Amino acid sequence: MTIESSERLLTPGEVALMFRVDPKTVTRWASAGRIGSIRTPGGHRRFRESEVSALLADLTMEASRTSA
Amino acid sequence: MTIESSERLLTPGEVALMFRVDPKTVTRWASAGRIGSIRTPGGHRRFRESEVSALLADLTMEASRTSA
DNA sequence: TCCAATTCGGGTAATTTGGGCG
DNA sequence: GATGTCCAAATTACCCGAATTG
Repeated sequence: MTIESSERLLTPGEVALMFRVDPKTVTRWASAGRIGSIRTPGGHRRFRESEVSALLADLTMEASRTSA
Repeated sequence: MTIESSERLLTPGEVALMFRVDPKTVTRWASAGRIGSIRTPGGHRRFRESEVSALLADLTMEASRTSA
């Protein structure tokens, strides 16, 4: 194997754990276009780790700003 | 020339990394005819890099859905 | 030929999907 | 409008031993 995985992909369950929400909610975010998603040929969603992390960091930043 | 240098072949493990799935799943895609596969004399599957990339690109959309 | 890693096969859990409800 | 939960069906993940790969 000599493939360079330029972008890590996350499963709905993994993203759900990161945000502490139900996987169904992550699915809704994808359907609403709030998060870009890749579908496997079987129809399951995969999310870009960079995009998810950025969004998470964004929300975290807003939270601290609000609470401050 | 008879040998096409663009005829790069990928192993099930490499394709699995690209889609963030189990190599076994890639095998199922091949068996189901979702992806074209080539068999080695020993029975192992190989996938065309161009075909896999195209498939991945097709399923990668919906990242920028803002206007309708 | 030997060896480490991968990929066969099958079989069985776990996850994901989609719709509808509160 | 946004989440979480229930349901059935589909897809995917992990288990094994044996074979292929390089």
